[in-house]
This record gives sequence, C-alpha cells and structure tokens, in this order.
Amino acid sequence: MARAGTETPRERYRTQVRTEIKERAWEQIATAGASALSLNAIAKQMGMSGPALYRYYAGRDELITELITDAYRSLADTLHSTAGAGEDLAGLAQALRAWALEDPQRYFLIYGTPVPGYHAPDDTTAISSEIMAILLDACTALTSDSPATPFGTHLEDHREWAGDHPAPPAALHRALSFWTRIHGVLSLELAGHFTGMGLDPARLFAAELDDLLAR
Amino acid sequence: MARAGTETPRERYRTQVRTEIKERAWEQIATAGASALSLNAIAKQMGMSGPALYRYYAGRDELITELITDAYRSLADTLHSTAGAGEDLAGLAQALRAWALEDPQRYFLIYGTPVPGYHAPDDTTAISSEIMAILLDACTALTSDSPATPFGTHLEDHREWAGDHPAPPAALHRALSFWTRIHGVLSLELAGHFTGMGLDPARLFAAELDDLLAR
DNA sequence: TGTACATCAGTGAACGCGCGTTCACTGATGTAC
DNA sequence: TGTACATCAGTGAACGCGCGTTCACTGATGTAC
Repeated sequence: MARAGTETPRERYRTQVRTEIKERAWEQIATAGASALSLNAIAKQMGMSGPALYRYYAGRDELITELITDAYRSLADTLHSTAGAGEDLAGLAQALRAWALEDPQRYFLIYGTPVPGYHAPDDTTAISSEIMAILLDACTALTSDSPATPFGTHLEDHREWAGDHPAPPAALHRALSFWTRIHGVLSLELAGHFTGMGLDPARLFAAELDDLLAR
Repeated sequence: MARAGTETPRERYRTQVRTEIKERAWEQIATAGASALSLNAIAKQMGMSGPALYRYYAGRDELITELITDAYRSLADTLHSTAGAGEDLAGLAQALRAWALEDPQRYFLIYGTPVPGYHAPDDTTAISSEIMAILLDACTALTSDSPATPFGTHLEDHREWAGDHPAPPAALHRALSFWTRIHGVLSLELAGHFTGMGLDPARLFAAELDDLLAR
C-alpha cells in the first residue's frame, strides 16, 4: 500500500492520462469550440477506443465540469501570483488580458455565451469570490481615501458579493467597473470584433484601463 | 403573372412559412442555445417532415446565416428608430439593453462566443457600420466641442472603422468606449454573472452609463 | 523467488439516437387555352 | 367553364455519420503468501 502523500505507479499513470485527456479537450475546444467537444474524438486522437475514457471520466458532463473549474482555477492563480508579485490594478488587467489571449476559448468557457439551462459547477463560485477578493484588494490599495461615488454609496448596502472584504465604497465601485469594462474590451477583441477596423486592440484596452484608473 | 410589387398567394405562403421556420428557430435558440439548432427539430415542431424545410432553406447554414443577419438588422432598426425619436446616447444605451434583454441569445448570436473558423455573413459588416454611424452621430451631438483625449487623438489616424463620419476625436473615443463598456456590463448581466451577487444590474448599467456620459 | 490471485486499463461489439441531406414520388394548386 | 398541363409543397424511405454510453471480455500490472 502506498504511503500517504506518495503516488503508486498506477496512480501516477492515471493522473497522467487524465491530464492528457484534458489537454486534448482544450485543443478541441480551441479548434472548434466547446459545443463540439467529443469524447470519441478525444479517444481517437489519443489512439484509444472511445469507451476507454470512461475509466477516467464518468462522462462528457464530468469532463466539461472539470475543464470549467480548471479554467477558473487557472485564472485565479494567474491573478494571485500577479498580485503577489506586487503588481497593482493595471498589472492585474494586463495579466488578465495576457491570460485570455493565450487561449480565447478558455476565457469564453467562463465568460462567454451561456448555454440556457446549464449551471456552472458549484466550486466555481468559491473561485469567483477569490478573484473578486483580489480585485477588491487592488482597488482598495488604489482608492482607500477616494471620495465615494453615488453608486459606490449605494453599493455599501448591496455588497453581498464582496463578502466581508473591508473595501471602501469607491473601491467597491471600481472593482465592478474594472470587471465589466475589462470584460467588455477584452471579449470583443477575443471575438474578433475589432479585426478590420484598423485600430490596435492593445491601445484601446490601455485607454480603457487608463480611464478606469483615473476616475 | 403577378404584377411587380404584388405577391401571389404562393409567394405569400412561402414567405409565411419561411417566417415561421425562423420563429421556431429563435425559440429553439432561446431554449437550448444556437449550437443546438436543428432543422429536423424545427420541422417536427411545425408538424412537417424534415426534408420539407429544404423547399425554404438550402440547409442549416443558410438558415443560421439569415438568423444572424436578421439579428443585426433588428438591432440596427431599434437603434435607428430610437435615434429618430430624438433620443441621445443615454437613450440609445437603454434601448440597446432593452433589446438585448428581450432575447439574450439573439444578442449572443451577434456578440457572444465565436465559433472558431466561422465567419459572419458579409452583409453584417454593412449593418455594423450603420450601427457605428448611429453611435457616432449621438457622440458627436454630445461632444462636438469636447477636448480630444490622447487616445482620441491617436484615433484620428486610425479611423477606418468610422468611415467618412465627421466625428471629432472625442466622439470617436467615446463611441468606442460606449460600445465596449455597454457590452461589458450587458453581456455579464445576460450571462447571469450578477445573479446571486445581491446587486441590481439595472443600477450598475446606469452607473456605467453615467460615468461614460460624464467623461 | 515463484506462484495464485485480484485489480484495473483498454478493446470491440452493440444499442439507440438524432443529425443533415438526397431522392423518387404523391397530390394539391395554379396557369394556359 | 372545362380540360390539359406545369409548378411546386410536402412525404417517406434511405444513406452515412458521429455521438454518448453499456457490457462482456482480454491481457497486463500489481499484491499476498
């Protein structure tokens, strides 16, 4: 029997195959979108038969669920380490953009078109709060003594989403604006809506960011 | 033979059936998302056999193409009539939001997650320009003598997307910000990312809009 | 070190399903004389 | 007004496809004595 904390060869192999399955899944998603993801196609690509994958995932749904959670986790980790490196709100924005450009479909798996009736896995709400906390930290550092905006004041009575984070009204407001505005530019860029318009998405992103920081 | 401008009963019937097909298609999209759209399912819902639809559309792709174009058209018409009624930029924003809430999946068909490799139908670019022109009009009316922002100045040399619209730099900048910011709040709201956060999406939307107008 | 057994990865066949699409055909509607 | 013909909507059968998933099985790997 394996000692706690040690992996048997079989366990190692298992996690390795599970990882490869997910890698192929991400490739497929990048190539044809999440709705085209197929267990059989992944198996074929790995040189295995379709049913073999059922040793590793209970089914398609379980795989997708884990991909979504992984995407959230990856984003949170990225922001965490960016913040940990001493970066401010602007640094977080650039890190977020870089993360999204790395794999647009991964971004869309979190923030893209929802499938009606589908609910995101439960553990994602915890990771969402984690991400929000990072933003609130950065906004608080930037804004601790800024005057409250009218909407910021309103938010003081509607701050369930902020948990027990001690962010002042101006920071609450800015964190939400950060989220919605960055998502706005970024998702349009990722979806290709700026191509052929003759403008540089990076500069538009930077302009939106500046405006947000200067508010 | 029918006189020009008059429809024969057969023609009338044809356009009527085509319309019903699209109505059912929209219902399906609203219910299960665009990727689940199926010709056979539409036919069944209309009490017809699957192949019957091929009298009206060359195939699934042609139907989707027309739905996308219709969505763009509908949005442009909405904004056009809003502007025509004398509404300013704020009015356009509210009209856009109302239009999106009316059928979120229709919004996402335009601005949602792109399917890799898929290209939007050609006629949509013309409608996009039309929409952009409406925004530029409203921004120019609001900003004709505002000082140019640094990014606005940069845009003077990168304004292919604005065609020959005589908008000043500040208006160019504001039109882009309008687009990206409104899309940001709105798409997160439509995707349900604010549910359970304890805040009112309408107020967040209004706050973003105010901030944009006050810039 | 060798043997007996248990565990588990992977296979191939099969099921049922729904999809898009084609084709030859029926029957109703409209047109021409 | 009636008859002959053309147009066209819709059907049912069929094709090939890929999907998710179940199941009984083989063969390799690991474990216990």
